[in-house]
Amino acid sequence: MAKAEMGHDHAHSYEAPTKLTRNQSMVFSALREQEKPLTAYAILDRLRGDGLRAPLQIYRALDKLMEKGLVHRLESLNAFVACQHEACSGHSTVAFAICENCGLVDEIEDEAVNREIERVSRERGFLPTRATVELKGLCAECR
Amino acid sequence: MAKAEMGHDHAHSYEAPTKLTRNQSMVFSALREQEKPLTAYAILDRLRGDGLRAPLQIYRALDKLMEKGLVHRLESLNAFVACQHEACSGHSTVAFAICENCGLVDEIEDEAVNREIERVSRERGFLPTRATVELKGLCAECR
DNA sequence: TCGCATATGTTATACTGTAACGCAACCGTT
DNA sequence: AACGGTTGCGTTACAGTATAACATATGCGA
Ligand SMILES: [Zn+2]
Ligand SMILES: [Zn+2]
Ligand SMILES: [Zn+2]
Ligand SMILES: [Zn+2]
Repeated sequence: MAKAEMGHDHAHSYEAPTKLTRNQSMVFSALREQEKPLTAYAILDRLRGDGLRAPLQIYRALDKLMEKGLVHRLESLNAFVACQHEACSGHSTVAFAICENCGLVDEIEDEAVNREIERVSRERGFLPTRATVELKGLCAECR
Repeated sequence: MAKAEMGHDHAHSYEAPTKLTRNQSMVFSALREQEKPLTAYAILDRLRGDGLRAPLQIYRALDKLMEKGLVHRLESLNAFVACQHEACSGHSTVAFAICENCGLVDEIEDEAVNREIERVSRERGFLPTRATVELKGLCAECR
């Protein structure tokens, strides 16, 4: 039962982040119901009952959701999480604190971290387009 | 050949970076001959002529080399690079600036970046054990 | 020497991600 | 309504990354 916005036919105010397609909604819902990250195949397993059968259906939905800033990929886990902000299309960079005990992920946007990354890049003549910052350790609950 | 080095220190001085085994030496050499990162399978291809046949031989060597701080894994590329410092067993955290045009990787140790990562973790009650920081963009040559 | 830990070699398999194809739904134009 | 472009969908097959399990070998210390 995909819960993500069923109806909504009528024209809306702004650039309503373009409605999600059926597959995209299902994948997004699967990720939001879970606070922990899921691999593409884990998502697939949860959605087999809803008609999704092939990995590509998941990966295509994830690609679009990432474009829209609704989902992030955790490179160090080969997994995906729903964005914890409103939707980070804009965000310069976010960091993820990943608990190795309980799997909880905290999405962090921090100005000073981003500033230092910019500075160190500039000092080396490097022109960054995106950054991956992932911290492993113990969350406040588990430490 | 490839006996890796000789030398028996009767007196266990410190933990002299423990000699590399034959496979570890070959994998490490393959990585050092290349300034760009290599995937495990790319390393394997280069070492087939030297008797290595199976992925596991590569992965096992890489695991040990990473333990010793001689090699780093780039999570965002599923690839590996030789450490550009003396050997970062100790390093708190290093960042990698990865050129998307030429593939060059610059290994960066920066005190301020590390300090801000520590701070933001502390502020959230997160106890970090290791960090992955990978920047994608254009190197000084390619920009 | 025995015994243990570590390293190796090999096969098979699991996990992660794409290429390529054809069809369907959508949308703005005519 | 018919056209034509774009995007999404479904499927098969495959490529790329990583590990499990098991057997053998090798080094080193008690
Ligand atoms: Zn976000
Ligand atoms: Zn936790
Ligand atoms: Zn290093
Ligand atoms: Zn470059």
